Amino acid sequence: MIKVMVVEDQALVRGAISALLSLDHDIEVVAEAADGAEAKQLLQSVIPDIVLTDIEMPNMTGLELLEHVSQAHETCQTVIMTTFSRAGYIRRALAGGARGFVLKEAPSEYLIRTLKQVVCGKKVIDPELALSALDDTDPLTEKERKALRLAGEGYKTAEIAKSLYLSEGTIRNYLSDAIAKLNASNRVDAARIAKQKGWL
Amino acid sequence: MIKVMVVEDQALVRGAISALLSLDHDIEVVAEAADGAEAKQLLQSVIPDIVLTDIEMPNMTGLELLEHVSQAHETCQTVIMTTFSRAGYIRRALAGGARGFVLKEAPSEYLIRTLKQVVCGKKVIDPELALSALDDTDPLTEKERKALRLAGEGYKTAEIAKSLYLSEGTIRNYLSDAIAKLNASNRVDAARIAKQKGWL
DNA sequence: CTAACCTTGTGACCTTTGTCACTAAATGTT
DNA sequence: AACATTTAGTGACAAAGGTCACAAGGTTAG
Repeated sequence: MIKVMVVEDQALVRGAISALLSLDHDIEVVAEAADGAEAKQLLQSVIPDIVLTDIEMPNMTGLELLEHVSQAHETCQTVIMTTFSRAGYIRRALAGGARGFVLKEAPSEYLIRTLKQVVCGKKVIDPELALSALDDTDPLTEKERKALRLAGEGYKTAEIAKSLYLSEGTIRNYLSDAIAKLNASNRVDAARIAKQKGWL
Repeated sequence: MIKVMVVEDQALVRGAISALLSLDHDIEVVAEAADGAEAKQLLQSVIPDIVLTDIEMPNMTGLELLEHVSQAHETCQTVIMTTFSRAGYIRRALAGGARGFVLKEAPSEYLIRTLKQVVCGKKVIDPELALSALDDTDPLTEKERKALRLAGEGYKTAEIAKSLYLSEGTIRNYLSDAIAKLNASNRVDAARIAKQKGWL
C-alpha cells in the first residue's frame, strides 16, 4: 500500500485528486493539506511514502515544502504537480530533490503510474518536459528579474527605481536589456514571456 | 441518475473531478471535454442533465459555452466552477443563465450537493460569493475590455487597433478611459486590476 | 599593476502612451 | 423632424518608455 499525502490549495481539486487516487487499490491517501505550512505540520504525526504537492500555494510553496521534506524526512519522496510546463520550475524541483514531476495537463492515469514508479525508486519526469527544460535557461540577471517583475505588475519606472534603490536610468537600461534578451516588444510583453517560462 | 458532462482543460483535474463524482451513486459522468469547443461538439451526440464547466479555457471559455447551452440545449443546466472568487464572473454567469456557481476553493462535498440541488430546479450560489458580487460592478464597456485584454498581453496600440479594426487614437481613448475608471496608473496596472476582479 | 570585467548611472534622442478638447456620423427617443 | 446619446475618430501636447553610446567606480585575474 502506497501512503500518499496530497498538498493542493484548491479544496475541490484536492478532494478530487484524493478520490482519484483512492480508486486505485495500491494507493491510500493518508493526509491532505491546503498548503506547504499545513503539510509540514501534518508530517510530524503522519509519515507518508510520497508527498504529492502543487507548486503555487499560499504560505509555503511546493518548492519550499520539497526542500523541507528532503531534509527532515528522508524516507519520504516528493512528487511535484503543476499547472504549466514551466521550464524554470522543473530545474529548481530537480535541484531540490524531487523524484517526480507531473503536469496537470497530463491524463490522470499518468499520475498514478508515476506514483508507483517513484515508490520503486525511479525518477519520473515527462520526457518532453525534460527536453524543454534543457533548451532555454533563464537569461535574466537578478536585477533584471526584479525590475521586470515589478514592471509586470504595473509599476512605473520611478516606482521600480525607488523600490530597488536604483536610478530611473538604470531601471530603464535593465528593462531594455530584458526586452532585448526575451525578444519582447515592450516591458509588459517581456514580463509575460518570463512569467510563462517560470522565470519570474 | 444525474448525467454530467465535465469540462475542464487540465486533464489531471478533469479526471480527478470525474473520479470524485463517480464515487456518488446518483451521479454518472457521461462525457468529458477539454474546452468549450470540444464540449459543444460532444453535445451533439450526448445530452447530459448538467454541464459542469470551468471558466478559463482555451478555444472557448466556460461563459461562452454557457451561452451556447442556454440557447441550444434548454433541458441542460449549467454549473460554473472557477478558481478565484471573481465577482465579475458570477454576474455574467447568472446573466447567461447559469444555475450553479461553485468555487474550486470549496470542499468537494459541496460540489456534489450543488449538482443534486440544481437537478431539483434550485439555483445554487455560495452566499458570501453572491454578496461580494453586489459590491463592485464592471464599469468597462465591451470595447474597453477587449482593448485592455490585448494591452495586458503586451500588444502595443497599433497592434490592438489593427486587431479590433479601429484607429489608434480611438484605442488610446478607450484605454485612457479604462485607466481612469479603474484608478490605475497605466494600461498594465489597469489590466491587472480588471483581471483580478474577473472583468477581463 | 593593469587590463578586463561588472554594476550603476547619465544624457541625448526618438517612440509610445496618456489626456483632453473637439468633430462627425450613427442611433435612439420623443 | 428635432433632440440627446452613443460610438468612432482627429490633433495636439505632455509624460513615460525604449535605445544607445559612453563614463565612473569597484572587483577580479593574469
